[in-house]
Amino acid sequence: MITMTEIAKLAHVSQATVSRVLNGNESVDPEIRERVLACAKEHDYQLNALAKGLQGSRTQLLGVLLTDISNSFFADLAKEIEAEARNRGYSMILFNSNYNPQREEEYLDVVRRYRVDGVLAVPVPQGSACWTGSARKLDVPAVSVTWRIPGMDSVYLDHREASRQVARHLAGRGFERFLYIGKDYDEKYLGFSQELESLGFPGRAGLLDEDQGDGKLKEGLTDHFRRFDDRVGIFANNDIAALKVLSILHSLGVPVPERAGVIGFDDTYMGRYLSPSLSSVSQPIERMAQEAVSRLLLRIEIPEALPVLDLPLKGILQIREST
Amino acid sequence: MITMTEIAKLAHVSQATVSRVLNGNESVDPEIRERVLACAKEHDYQLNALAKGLQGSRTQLLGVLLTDISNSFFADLAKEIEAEARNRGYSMILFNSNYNPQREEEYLDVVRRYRVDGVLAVPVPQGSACWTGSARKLDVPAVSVTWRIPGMDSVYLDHREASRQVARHLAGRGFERFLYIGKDYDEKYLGFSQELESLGFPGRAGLLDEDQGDGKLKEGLTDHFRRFDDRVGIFANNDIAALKVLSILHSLGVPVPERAGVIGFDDTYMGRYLSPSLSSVSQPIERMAQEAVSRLLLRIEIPEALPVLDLPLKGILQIREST
DNA sequence: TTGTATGCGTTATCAG
DNA sequence: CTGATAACGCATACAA
Repeated sequence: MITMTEIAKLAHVSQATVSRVLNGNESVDPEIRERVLACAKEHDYQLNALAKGLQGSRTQLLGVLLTDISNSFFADLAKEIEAEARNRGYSMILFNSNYNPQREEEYLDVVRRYRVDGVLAVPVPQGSACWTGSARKLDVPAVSVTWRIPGMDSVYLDHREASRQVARHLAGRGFERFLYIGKDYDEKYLGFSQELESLGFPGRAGLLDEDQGDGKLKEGLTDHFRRFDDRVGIFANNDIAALKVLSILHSLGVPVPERAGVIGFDDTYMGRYLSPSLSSVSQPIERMAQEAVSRLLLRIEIPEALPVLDLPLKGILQIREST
Repeated sequence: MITMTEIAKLAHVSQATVSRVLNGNESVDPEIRERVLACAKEHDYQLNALAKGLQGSRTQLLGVLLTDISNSFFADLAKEIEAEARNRGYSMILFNSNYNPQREEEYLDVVRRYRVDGVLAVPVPQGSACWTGSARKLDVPAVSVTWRIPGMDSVYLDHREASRQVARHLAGRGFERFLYIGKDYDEKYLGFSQELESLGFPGRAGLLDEDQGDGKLKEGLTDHFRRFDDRVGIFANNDIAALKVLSILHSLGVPVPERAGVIGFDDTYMGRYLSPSLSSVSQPIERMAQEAVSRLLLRIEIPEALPVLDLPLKGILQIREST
């Protein structure tokens, strides 16, 4: 690939002048400018971003760490982040931690090796301590997306509040017993069960883990229906889990939403095409991406010590046939 | 971030020695090695990949261009590519062309600016000519994934053959009229209709475009059922389209698979949880990613002129309830 | 307005 | 075994 120095030779000027032309510096003789520009175009000159980055300026690179890009929600998020970054003149190096804290740490090192200007991360839940204030300094600004990390700029969905809404919605639909599909340490479970308490359903929020294999899930649900007769409102951790639940209910012959209501999380595109269509909590993905990128670029451009950003966004209940 | 030169000062050795130690060069006094290593660890030294790349060696960076990362299939592909690249010591800069040929070209420039060692691309169908042999030289090795590009290393699914299988399957299930949901220039449509011809169903393969909005699709299907009484086998371009079709059939009260059979493409995870569960053609995503990355790294490491790789992979029919 | 010289952090070549 | 020294491609301060 051709370099400035080579162009300089071809155009019979100094490399510094080529640099000036290519950077739009006004103070260059128009004739020389033309000559340089023509030569650059002819040889399809492309700036060497490594050299530019090395020399001290920005690399225009953002490190993006995700937990699972094969999850529709994160895929959408990645898409929006990419779009926003591109609009602002940045490219992204993408990493997929696969919920593995060790990899998350590794990637953090890799990202620093490439001297990215900033990091956008979806941290592994209960993962490495590398994000929290006490841990190792990161050298570059970082923003947490999707989850709130105390002491770190965070743009996330207010899971607790959203889950409260879900609880109210289900109660309003006349469900009297409840099931949460997911982890007990999830904010969603907390909000959900707390709100149910205050709605007068103490101890009515059951818990079923999701990632123990589909068999376990089916077992748990079957067991539930053997033991209880009331209409049950099922709140799934995410749409994938909700889909699995729907599938199991179907095979069990449980009518939805008559006997059991199902509501998911993330409002994946498929939800509206299911039968029954799936109620879900939609996250403002685009906004989340934009806010996160904006914040990160602000940190990059203004290295002054800004107060930590804590930006909870509101989820929106999409009510459909399944509840 | 600390540099070799700084470590050198702290350890009272030359920068060259630090480089040797950090690169595992044997010929260094053990005592000095320890001193340097200790210092590096203490200050959490991270190699400056820009400097290393500039200096002439590899950047260990792969440019990955996708058309739509929010599509489950491509998201999975990205995941596998990332995993494979990581195993081989590479990181990836990811770009999402959004099926926009212009962006595709832009990104190609960006990728070159970062001096990536190679490019993995899912080209925009009927997109820019930048990939074909005649067009601009790319400076770096590139391989096409998912689609076959003549004259370029390609690892892809044999869409035509897979679609032939679909045709045979549907015919075998007793469907007598057929519908393809997608574009007429797609290899899938060609294989599908050709095979139907040779199976004795000339002119029985209808065509419905998918991305004209859901309304259009419903209209088309409704129209079909008004005009024909035979059992129809519907082959959708991808699982998303198939899901939409299922949803429409449901709303139309058309029983599946009794009156209409539906088969998708990509075998997305959701297919098995739908009711009825969705038949689909599964692509060997992991293998595709591995083969593509392997080939790319081969080109990178062995710059000799190898013959162009043309590697069609076979799709596997996953038969489920919808057919 | 233009050119020269310097440094960014590495690796690599050459002496010692 | 170790230390200078020269690239790599660019931006920039300084000179002319």
